Amino acid sequence: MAHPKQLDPAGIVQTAVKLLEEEGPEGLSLRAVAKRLGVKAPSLYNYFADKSALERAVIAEGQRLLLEFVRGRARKPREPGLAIREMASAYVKFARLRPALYFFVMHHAVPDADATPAGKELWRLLLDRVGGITANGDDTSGAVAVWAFLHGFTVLEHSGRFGRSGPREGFERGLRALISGL
Amino acid sequence: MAHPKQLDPAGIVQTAVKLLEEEGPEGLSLRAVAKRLGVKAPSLYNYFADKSALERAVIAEGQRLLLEFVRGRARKPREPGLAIREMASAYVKFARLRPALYFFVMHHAVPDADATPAGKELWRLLLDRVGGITANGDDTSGAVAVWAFLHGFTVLEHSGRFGRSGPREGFERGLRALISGL
DNA sequence: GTCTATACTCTGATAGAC
DNA sequence: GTCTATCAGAGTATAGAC
Repeated sequence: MAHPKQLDPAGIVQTAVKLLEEEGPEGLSLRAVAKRLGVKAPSLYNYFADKSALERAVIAEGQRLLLEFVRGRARKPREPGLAIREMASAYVKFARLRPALYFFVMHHAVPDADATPAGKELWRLLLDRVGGITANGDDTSGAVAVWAFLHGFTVLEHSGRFGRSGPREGFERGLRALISGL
Repeated sequence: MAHPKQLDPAGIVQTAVKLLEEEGPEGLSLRAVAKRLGVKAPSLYNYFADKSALERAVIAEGQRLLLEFVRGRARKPREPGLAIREMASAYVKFARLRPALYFFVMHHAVPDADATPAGKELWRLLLDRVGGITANGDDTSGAVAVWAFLHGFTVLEHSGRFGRSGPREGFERGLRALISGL
């Protein structure tokens, strides 16, 4: 056989994610992805219409992994304050473990970005945990406030603007304030 | 005279900022900046060692403009809750008016990014407003919490993830919770 | 379905004439 | 101090052979 290499969309996405995390968003080129797969760049066009299609798939995969991670760590205890705390901790922890992937997801978010199943589920999970403390099962504005804080904290922490203890203490205080004040 | 065009660093930075805001961060190339100035790209190397030097200057200018804007809008009323509200409103308003510049500043932040005079002043202003409500003049963690919320909200709002009223209401609720809970 | 080959455009950066 | 000319490389994407 002439060209025994067999590709598939899932494998390409997985390779793209790995490349993204090792080389950063600038390093995510079709040439580089193809090279890792032992293939030439044009071959990828058999599976993705263009680069942005591959990027969208990477974003969807990132959301899926984030959801999986948060779900696995944030069981739902009886105490609502504890439940939202666990969710929040899991969220920022994922961003600490896989910053490149996390920021790729958040930066490339387009209007439909959360229309993926994982994106919707994440939002549902957030609404549930916020609802636990505000007794409102569909508390959009409360969820926005908490999500804003979690993402903003993640950005500041990742920017290296502070020493070690600075930002983490801010996390505790901000989260406590939101829980008691919402 | 052969080449009467006279450049200067400040004018180059100003042109770079304008280009950034009109074409986005991808459009910020040395060639494009030079073209707007009616000059060829190599000439810029007489004023900036390389592209990243120009980028740093753009970031510093962005911080300066942000500080100027926030200072102009956030006088310091007697009531501490009002004072921090005005600061917060001015912050997110700037990001709404000049999103490309704001995000360029925040995304390219490196450890020394806030070592510019404007960056330090912004931090001082934030500490002051937070100190007004927590009676702690050097409340680092409180300032981190508020900044995280403001930036995170800005990102979510700019991402277009929500309808019109959704995120703004979240701003009110989150800010109120932080003010009362910190 | 993968390949080679190529077209095209863009980038940052440098050398040397004027 | 600005220019022309050029380098060396990146990128996405397409055509057509096998």
